[in-house]
Amino acid sequence: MLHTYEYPRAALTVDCAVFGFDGGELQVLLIRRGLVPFKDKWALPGGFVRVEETLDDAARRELEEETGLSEVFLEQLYTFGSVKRDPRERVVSVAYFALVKPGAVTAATDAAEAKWFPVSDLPPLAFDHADILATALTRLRGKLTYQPIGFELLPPKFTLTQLQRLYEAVLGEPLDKRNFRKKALSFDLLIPLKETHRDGAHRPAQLFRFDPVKYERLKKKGFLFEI
Amino acid sequence: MLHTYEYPRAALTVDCAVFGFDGGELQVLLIRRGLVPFKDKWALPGGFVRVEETLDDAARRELEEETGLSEVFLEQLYTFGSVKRDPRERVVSVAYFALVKPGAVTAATDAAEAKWFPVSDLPPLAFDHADILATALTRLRGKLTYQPIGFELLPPKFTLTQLQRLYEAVLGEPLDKRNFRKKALSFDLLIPLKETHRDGAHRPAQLFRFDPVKYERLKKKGFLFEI
DNA sequence: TTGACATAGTGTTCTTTTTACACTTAAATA
DNA sequence: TATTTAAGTGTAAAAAGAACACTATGTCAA
Repeated sequence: MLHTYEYPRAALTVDCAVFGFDGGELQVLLIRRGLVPFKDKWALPGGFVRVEETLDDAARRELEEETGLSEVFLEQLYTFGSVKRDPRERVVSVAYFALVKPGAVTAATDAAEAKWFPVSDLPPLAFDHADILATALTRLRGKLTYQPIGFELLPPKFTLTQLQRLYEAVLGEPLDKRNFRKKALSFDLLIPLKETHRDGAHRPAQLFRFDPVKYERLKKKGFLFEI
Repeated sequence: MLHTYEYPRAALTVDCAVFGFDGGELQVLLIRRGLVPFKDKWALPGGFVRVEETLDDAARRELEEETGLSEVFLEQLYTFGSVKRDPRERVVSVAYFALVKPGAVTAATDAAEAKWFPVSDLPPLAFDHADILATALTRLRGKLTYQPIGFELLPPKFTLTQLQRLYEAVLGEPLDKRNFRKKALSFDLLIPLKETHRDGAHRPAQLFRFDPVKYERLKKKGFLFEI
């Protein structure tokens, strides 16, 4: 069935910059395109917005269809509307940025043509997806210092060292251990568990989870994590 | 001429939340709609994105067409994509937020059906424009504390008291005069002029302009104006 | 001309936050 | 049981932020 309008219309898509953390480096989830244009090139997961779904719904749907991911932290990033960003026709893309926990990482990697890449070693990307990714990275770095979203990238139970490694990976600079721990605990957001994390020939680390109630409160009102 | 597509497409619009400052309260520029739906209701200036123009271009064009404003600070805000936000059909709107200097304010008010309203006393708005405006206000408050965009709302020459009034109006709280001035000057961004501003039966105030070079540098790297 | 008025302009002290920095603890393993 | 490795902990100095009150300089009216 065809659809007709008085004026030409842009096609509308969503694209998701999906970040994960493997304990060492920050990773981005890409899919290999099966169709032209940019066939066999790597791209951000995404696709066309249906006329009866919201933008957020479209982003979640495409993410699930293409990578198997669901229940992720998802937030609108920016809308990209250069006239020639798609060689076929005018396509405006609403970009999202997503954070996923390590559990989801391996599950998603099983999906057909989805693969994690470290942010420091990305392949050439289709369309203007390199721009989108750069915007997403900047946003992630900014957000990390004023909202406690870091936990979205960690497993439910984590050690302070893991949290610190994450901050170091995202911000790209080493942080002082004592100052980091002092600050992280000062938000009264981390609940120590009765468990420890054994990992190698050394003293085991205290495990923490974060307090979801205070987390929601802080996420709204903002905080300042500057170290 | 008609345009036909295989799948139904949303219409794409831009809407601009335009802020101004009259020395007292923060103002928003609205236009009265001449057409259904929401005929005679107040709305944000905006309109359809043409298929051969970027989103930024569309926002600037609509702003000029509907309010006479040009050369304003304009930045993409958020894209609103609820399915029923327009009663006629699916319309996705890329919202912008704009800051205009007082000079432009009076000029624009002359335009047919555009009018400034104080943010504390807004009329009912068409579509989801109240949501858009709320988002824009939150963004403006946030941005003001980490980017020196306040100057976009002031005339080229201004006094420190005017700057302080602006911050107080946007942030909604009184600020300490001495601390404010200390901080404002500490960024090394304000250049004192050889002129003063005479205004009533009291000591005239030193006029400043801001240093556009340092301004650009700070705008990119961010600063922290917390008082 | 002079005194009253109104806003401009200015410094210091105290408190809080941030930074820099090194040793002890606890488990694993050889 | 000695060695290895990362976990965990406190303090002092520096910087930033917050609180606070008086003097300066113009206008205007008596």
